[in-house]
Amino acid sequence: MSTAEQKRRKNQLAPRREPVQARARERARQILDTTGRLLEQVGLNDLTTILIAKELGVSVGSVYHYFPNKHAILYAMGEQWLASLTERLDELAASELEQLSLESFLNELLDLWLSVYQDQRGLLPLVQAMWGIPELHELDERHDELVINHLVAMFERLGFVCPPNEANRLARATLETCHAILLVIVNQQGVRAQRTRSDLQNMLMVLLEPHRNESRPSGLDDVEAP
Amino acid sequence: MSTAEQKRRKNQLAPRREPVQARARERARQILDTTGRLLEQVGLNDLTTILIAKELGVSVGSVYHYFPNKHAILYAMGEQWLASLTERLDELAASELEQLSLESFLNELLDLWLSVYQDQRGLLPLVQAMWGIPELHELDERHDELVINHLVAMFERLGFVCPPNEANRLARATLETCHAILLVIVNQQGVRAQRTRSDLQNMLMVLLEPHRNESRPSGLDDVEAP
DNA sequence: AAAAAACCGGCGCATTGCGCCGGTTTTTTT
DNA sequence: AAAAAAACCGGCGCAATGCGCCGGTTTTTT
Repeated sequence: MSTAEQKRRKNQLAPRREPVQARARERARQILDTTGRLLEQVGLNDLTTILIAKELGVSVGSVYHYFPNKHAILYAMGEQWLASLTERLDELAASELEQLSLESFLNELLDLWLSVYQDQRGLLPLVQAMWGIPELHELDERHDELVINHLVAMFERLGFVCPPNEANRLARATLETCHAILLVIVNQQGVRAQRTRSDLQNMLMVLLEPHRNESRPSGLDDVEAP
Repeated sequence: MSTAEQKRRKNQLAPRREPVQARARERARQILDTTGRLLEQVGLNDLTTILIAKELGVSVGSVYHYFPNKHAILYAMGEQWLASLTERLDELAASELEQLSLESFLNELLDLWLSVYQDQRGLLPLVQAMWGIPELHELDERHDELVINHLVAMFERLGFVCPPNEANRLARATLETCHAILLVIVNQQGVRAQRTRSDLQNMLMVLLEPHRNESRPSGLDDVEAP
């Protein structure tokens, strides 16, 4: 039966084949580039494989050589974005966090985070895709988990005194706040952007400060599991 | 030509006809109720008109008596949600804000805001729809504008000293932070939810406090238009 | 030069839920 | 109570739509 086979193909997200030649590797990269550009221009809804091929100046067939379907392209974009975020977070984790004040830690964190948001073309539609397309949900969850785990680990190294679930809660709040406000900043310019960035940093200070070292927060108890 | 006619129908968002009989008005309400419930259960992607009809125990035809298409149903839901938010904000605006401390103002604001978020079934998929479905974008924009205008007006009455564009920037930051964190809170329970709510309030305090009365913020100048 | 990889683009086709329609039942009107 | 208006019913036609396969050609590698 062809139907089952098609379903399998459709739900397949892994690249069709690993490109071995240099030109091919380049093509795969170009496809992602073009997709990013198009996402910015036309948005998620009007993005089609034909459009990608036309824009890149190759045939549809070529595109399908590398990706089994459209979602796989978006998935790859998402993974790339996750990878760059991981890389930057690891960089930060490699530095001597223990020496840092909370303020300068947040400064570094926001710098790297913002740069990842700014460098990613078509970020907004991509986020939208990770929300809206079932096949990509997993990416969204991995993203959250990734960030939260990194944050929790860093919190500890910064001398936070709080039980695991509470740290987790803080990390989630940090994540969501940053995510929302960074998306705002990316669409602002000049002074406006700078002030919002500074506001974000202040808000995070207030969120996290009470959990550092001696200054005990009102409640010591841990919180329920998520 | 039937195609053009169909296109027209498809882009039509207004209810097909205003229900006059009591039973009919009830049906329209039921359809929205059911849609909300289904949004919660199956999400946006698997929501179909057939499913709505089946769940409600009426025929598809009946559904189409009231709404020209599926988007119109979601649009109506969105409007309902906007209406309840407007109502609550107007209530708050009717009270004597000038007397309130920033802290108690934020308390009231968050209370009402949270309750609107909690009462709306299937809020998350609805938000997703307002992002993802072009026909509903307008709703999203109206929502943002509505909240921002209310906030700016309230900021002024609370004695904020800042130029209009700056107030607008603050309102946007407030909106996005609340939106993100309220969505988190709605999915939390017990202590966890309470603490996050309190964190949100603290963050907003820090965001807004510097702009009140004498305590002048670092920069007085207005910021660029949005 | 032969083999392997990459490229090409037309087009068949499955899918899918939309929403129209003709007829029936219920409610309102007179 | 009868006629008119409104609401309800559910089968099914169908249009749109973009996916992605295929057979053959060109380029790169060995």
